[in-house]
Amino acid sequence: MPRVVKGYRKQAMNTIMESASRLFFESGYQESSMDDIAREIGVTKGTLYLYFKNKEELLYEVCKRNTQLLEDNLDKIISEDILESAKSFFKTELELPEHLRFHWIFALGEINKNQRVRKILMESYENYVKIISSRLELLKERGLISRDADSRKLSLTLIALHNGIMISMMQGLSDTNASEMFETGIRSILENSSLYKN
Amino acid sequence: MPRVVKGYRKQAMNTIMESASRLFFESGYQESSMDDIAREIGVTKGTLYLYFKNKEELLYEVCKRNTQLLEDNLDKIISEDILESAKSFFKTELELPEHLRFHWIFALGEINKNQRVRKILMESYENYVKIISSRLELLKERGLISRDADSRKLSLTLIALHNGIMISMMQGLSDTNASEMFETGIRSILENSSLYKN
Amino acid sequence: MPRVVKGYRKQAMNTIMESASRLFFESGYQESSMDDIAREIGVTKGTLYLYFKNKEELLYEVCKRNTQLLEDNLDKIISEDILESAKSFFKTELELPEHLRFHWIFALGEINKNQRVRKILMESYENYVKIISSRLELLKERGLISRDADSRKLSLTLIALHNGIMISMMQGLSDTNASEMFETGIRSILENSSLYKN
Amino acid sequence: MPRVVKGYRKQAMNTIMESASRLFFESGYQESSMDDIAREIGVTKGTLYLYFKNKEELLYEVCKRNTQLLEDNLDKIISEDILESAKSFFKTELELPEHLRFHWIFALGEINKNQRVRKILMESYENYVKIISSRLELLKERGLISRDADSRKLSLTLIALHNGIMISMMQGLSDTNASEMFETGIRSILENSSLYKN
DNA sequence: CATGAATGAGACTTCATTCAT
DNA sequence: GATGAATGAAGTCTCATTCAT
Repeated sequence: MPRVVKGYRKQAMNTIMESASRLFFESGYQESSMDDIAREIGVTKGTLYLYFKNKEELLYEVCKRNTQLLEDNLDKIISEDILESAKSFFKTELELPEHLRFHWIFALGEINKNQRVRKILMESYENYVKIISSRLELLKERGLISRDADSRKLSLTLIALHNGIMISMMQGLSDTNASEMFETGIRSILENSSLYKN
Repeated sequence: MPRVVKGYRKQAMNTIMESASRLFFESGYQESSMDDIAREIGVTKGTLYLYFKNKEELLYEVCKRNTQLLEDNLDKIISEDILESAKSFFKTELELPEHLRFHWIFALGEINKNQRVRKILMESYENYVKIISSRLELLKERGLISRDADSRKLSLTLIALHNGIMISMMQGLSDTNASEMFETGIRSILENSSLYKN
Repeated sequence: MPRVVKGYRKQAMNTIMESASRLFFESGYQESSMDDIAREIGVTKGTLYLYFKNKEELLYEVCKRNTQLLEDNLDKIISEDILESAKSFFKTELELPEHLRFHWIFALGEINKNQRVRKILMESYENYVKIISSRLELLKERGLISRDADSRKLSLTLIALHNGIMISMMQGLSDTNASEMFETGIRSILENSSLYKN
Repeated sequence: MPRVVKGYRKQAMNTIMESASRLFFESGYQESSMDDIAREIGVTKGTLYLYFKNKEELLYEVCKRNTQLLEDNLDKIISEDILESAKSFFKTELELPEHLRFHWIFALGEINKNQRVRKILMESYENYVKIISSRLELLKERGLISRDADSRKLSLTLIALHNGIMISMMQGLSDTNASEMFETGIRSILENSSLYKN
C-alpha cells in the first residue's frame, strides 16, 4: 500500500473492509480471525487495529458499507417500465460478488447477536420499502396498477419474493431460473395488485 | 435426568438438542459454548460428550432433527383446498418456538462453513419442492390451476415467497401482516399460474 | 495436585496465590504473566482461570489474603510488656518470606491503579491503628505512658516508624540494624509520650 | 515545541520526563504507554525516540532526575536550628507535585525489576544519610545532642520516620497531621539521642 | 525534527476436548 | 452415567520499536 497518498487512510480502510466482508461471508464472522483478514491483504494483525478499534467495529463498518452499496444499487433504477427496471436491477445484482450480493443473509445471522448490526439491517429494510413504494405510487398514477392497492403491502411482498429467491440461490437455484422466477413473480403480484387492499 | 429408564438415552439426546438448538439460534453456533449448553440443562460439559462425539456432531444432529420437524409440519397438510392448507400450515408454523421456526435461517449461516449441514439443507429443499409439486399436480388434475403451468416452477416461487416472508418477520414484520401477505401472495401466484410455463 | 480431596479447591487456590504473591513481589504485577504464575506451580495457564476469573481478581485475592496474614501477625502480640511485644513482633516479621513481609510495599505500588486494592490497604491501615491504640490504652491505665498522650497519634507514629524501617530494609538495611532501630525508636517515642497530646 | 532554540534539546527532554514522571506515578510504568506519554505533550510516539533510546532509558532518566531534585531539596536546609530546618524541609516537600514528592515510593516498586533504578535509589539513600549525619555532627559539637549518640543511627531512624510518614500520607494521612507527627517524632528521637549509642 | 504506518512479540482469556475418579 | 480438573490451541488486543517520508 502506498503510504503518503491523500485519502490513503480511507483507501486502506476500504481494502480491509473488502477483505473482511469476503471472509465474513465465506467463513462466518467468528470463524474469520483478525489474523486471517490481515493475511489476506498482506499486512499483520496489528495493522488492522490502526484502522478499526476492534473486530466488532470492523463488522459494523462492513455491514454499514455493504448495506449502503446494495441500497445504491436499488436506487439507480430509473426506468419508467417497472418490469424492465426489475430485470435490470436483478441483472446488476447477479454481477456483484457473492459476499456483497448475499451480504444481508450473512448479516441476518448476526442480527440476534449484535444490536448495532440489527439496527442497520432494520433501517435498510425500511429504506427499501420506501424506495419501492414511491416507485409503485408512480405506477398507480399512471393506472398501471390498481388504484385500491396498498403500495406498502405490495412493496413488502415484492421484497419478500426477492429475498426468498436470493435464498434459493444460496441453496443452489441457477441464475437463469432465478431471473425467470423473479420476473414472473413480479408480474403475478402486480397483475393482481387489486388483491393488496389496505 | 432420570437414569435407568428405557429410552433414556434418546430422551437425553433430545433434551440436549433442544437446548442447543435454542442457544445456537439465539447466540450463534460459535458463540454458544458446550458449557452454556450443559448449564442450561443442569449437567456438566463432560456429560454432553457421552451423547455426542463433539460439538460439530451436535450441530449436525440438531440441524437434521429440526429440518425433519419442519418437513413433518409441511407433510401434514392434507386439505383439498390449497389456500386453506397454506393458511393452516402457516398458522402451525407461527406456533413453533422461534429457534425451530427460523431454524433454516440459522442453518443458512452455517451453510458455507459446514458441508454436512449444507447437504441436509439442500436435501430438505428438494423435499419441499417435491411435496409441494405433487400437491400442485392434484390441483392441475382438478383444473384449479392452468394445465400449462410448470408445477416445479410454481413450487419454487411459492417457497421463495414463504422464505422471504419469514425473513421479513425476523426483521420485524408482524404475525398478522405476515399471514396476510402469505395468503395474498399465494393467490397472486396461483391465479396467474399460466405465467409459469415450462 | 491431588484431585479428589476435601477442601481441594481451597488448597489449590492457596497454592496459586502463594505463587502469584511471590512473583508479583519479585517482578511486579504487570510483569508477571499468567503463564509465569502457572508454570511456577506446574500447571497450564487455563487452570488458573478455573480458580480466579481473571488476573485482577487474583491480584485482589492475593492482597486480601496477605493483608490478613500480616494483621494476624500483629494480633498475636499478647505480652504485657510492650517493648517485649514489639521485639517479638518484629522477629516474627523477619521470619516471613519477603513477598509477605513486604507485601504492603508492593501493594502500595498498585494503590493508584486499583480501587479495590486501595480499599483493602486503607482498611488494613485503620485496623492496625485500632489494634495498637487499644494496646496503648492498657499501658496508659497502668501508668506506663503519659495519661495526656493521644494513643491514636502515638499509634500513627509507631506505624510510620515501622514502615519506614521496612523500607530501609528494602534498600539494604540489615536485619540486625533494623531490629535495633525499631526497638530504640519505639523507646524514644514512648518515653516522650507526653509530647503526643491531643 | 519550538525547534531552533539553543538548549532546545535539553528542554524537550525535560518536558518529556515531566510528563512521563507524572504518568508513571499515576498509572505505573508498565501501564503508561509511550503513546500516552507522547499524547500528553502533544507529539507522536516516534518523537520520544529522538530523545530517549527506549522506554527503560526514559524510566532511568526520570528516576535520576527526580532523585536529584529531592536531594537538592534536602541539601538546601541550612538553618542552625535542626527542628526549624526539619519543619521547613517538610513544608517544601508538601508543595511538590505528588509524582515528585512520592517519587521514591514509585521507584521502590521498580527496585526489584531494574538494577539501574535500584542503584540510583541506593546511592540516593546513602547520600541522604551522609547529608543528615553531617548536620547532626554539628549539633553534637554544639552539645545539642548527646555526645555518645551515633549520628549514623540517628540519621537512619530519622529517615525511616520521614519515609514512614510519607507512606501514611499516601494512605490518607492529612498534611496537618503529617507535619505534626514529623515534628514531634523528630523531637522524641533527638531528645533521647543518648539511646542511639554505637 | 517530526510523523505515523507497520510490525511482531507477547499478554489475557476462552473453550472444545480428555480423562481419572 | 456423571463430574470437574486440566489442557493447549487459538483468538483478540496492546504496545515498544523501527523506518520511510
